[in-house]
Amino acid sequence: MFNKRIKIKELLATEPQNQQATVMGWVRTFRNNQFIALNDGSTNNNLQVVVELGKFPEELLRRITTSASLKVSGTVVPSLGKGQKMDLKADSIEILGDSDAEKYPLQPKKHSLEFLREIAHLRFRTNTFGAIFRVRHALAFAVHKFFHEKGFVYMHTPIITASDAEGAGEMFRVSTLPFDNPPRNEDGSIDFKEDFFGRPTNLTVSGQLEGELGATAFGDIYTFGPTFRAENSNTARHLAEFWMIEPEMAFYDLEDNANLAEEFIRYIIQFALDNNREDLEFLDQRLAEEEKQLPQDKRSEMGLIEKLNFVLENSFQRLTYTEAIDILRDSNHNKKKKFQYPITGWGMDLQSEHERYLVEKHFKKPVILMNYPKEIKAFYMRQNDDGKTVAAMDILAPGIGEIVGGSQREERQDKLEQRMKEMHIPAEELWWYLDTRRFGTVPHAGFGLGFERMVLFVTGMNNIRDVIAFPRTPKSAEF
RNA sequence: UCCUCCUUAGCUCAGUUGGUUAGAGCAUCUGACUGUUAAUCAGAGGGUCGUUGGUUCAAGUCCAACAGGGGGAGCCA
Repeated sequence: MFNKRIKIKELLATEPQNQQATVMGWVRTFRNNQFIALNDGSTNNNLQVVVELGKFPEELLRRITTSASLKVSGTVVPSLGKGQKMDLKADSIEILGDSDAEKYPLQPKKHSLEFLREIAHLRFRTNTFGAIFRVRHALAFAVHKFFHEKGFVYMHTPIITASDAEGAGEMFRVSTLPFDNPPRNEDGSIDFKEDFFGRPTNLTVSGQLEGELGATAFGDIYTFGPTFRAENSNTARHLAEFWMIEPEMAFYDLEDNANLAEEFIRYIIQFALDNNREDLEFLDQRLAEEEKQLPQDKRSEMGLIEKLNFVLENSFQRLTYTEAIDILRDSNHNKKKKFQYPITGWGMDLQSEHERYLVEKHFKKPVILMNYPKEIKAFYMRQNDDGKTVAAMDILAPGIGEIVGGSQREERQDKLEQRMKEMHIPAEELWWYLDTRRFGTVPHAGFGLGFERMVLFVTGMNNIRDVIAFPRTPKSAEF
């Protein structure tokens, strides 16, 4: 029977009054042969277990090493020391699992994030990663809570897809054919009719197209699942496997879409602030410490919690692509030729330095950019009446860049098919997608939010590999 | 994929214009202490200097290739 234990977070919230308690957890440090800092992952705050002199055999005490797992029963008393309000005076200590101190890589000191990435299987036992992953959980839970409360249907779109027509980047092939000697057609090409699904299949790059099928039946749906991109991207904000949230709403236009995205982002930030205050305060301090080492001009203007509150209290800046180009073109930054990629004019794709300028220098808050030139956006986005732009929407966050990409979808069958033809998207393969436009088509819209980018923003971390448990990146899938 | 920087003890790092037995703090081990807070004090062990090749009387130090990692860019969420 293990379930009689009390979680340390719960115990620390009580008043010490000589009550009995049983806790289980992992040793963070053992000081003075007398004080065990015990952590069970429920909070970053450790419980101080006091071992009275002479009460336990020497052989037992020697086994209380960093990260050994213990079951401790005893009396909860007010602490005589200054760092904590209560102690657990141990009556019994059971070693559940030993930990060889000479081999255990974590020490009670500051480790670099790069080193911890190499021991990703153990890094959850640090304060930083404890806080990050409890916040990540809170955000994931809040995603479901938000959509559930609005009457959205959580839809599980497929992980394996046959379509390679989505145009969202390189895909991972899914196959059971032998690599060394695949069956071949007479012309030498690989015969996928022999493959498991009888056709080429890939890991999904987006659940959007299937999501639209759900939206045109349930009204409002969302997906929240793993997404895969086989791009050779080596940056602090790209993963080969990441989690994406994709709501899709019937009877929504672009403005409704932007309103929902903004409300959604605020809601999940508020949820984390309400439910994970301690972890966010820890991350806030961590960030402040880290930034002390940076030169003045590289530091963020606000602390982490201050930044989150700012986002809650201030509406996102909305502007069109055309207005953004005008601002960038007229900026002193551009006139002094400080952009690496100069502003060549309307129609150009915005580089990340341009997005950062708008968000971090010009507006100093999240920005929603709308109505991009159709040439630089996907085939399914709704064409505006000007004949030049589509009803696209990107949300750019300070320090992160693009966190949301969405659009109103082209619901008019003729316009959609014409655009597919222009962009060489094979209509035959997407017959099922086009059926939504044939049978009771409706105006609809949706967006994709990169979950890890959201976690980056809320935790104040810099590298996306530190906010997912086991990051998959080019040349890296160790754990 | 491109640009750039880095790789010395378990971790973080120092190592002079190339020159004798490569150092520190923390961690680990041994002992002391016993109301500690990254405990403290004393002592000890721990290194094929990322790999391979080259230059040189002599390479941790210079050169080249490769591998791994960081930062930036592209692609995007």
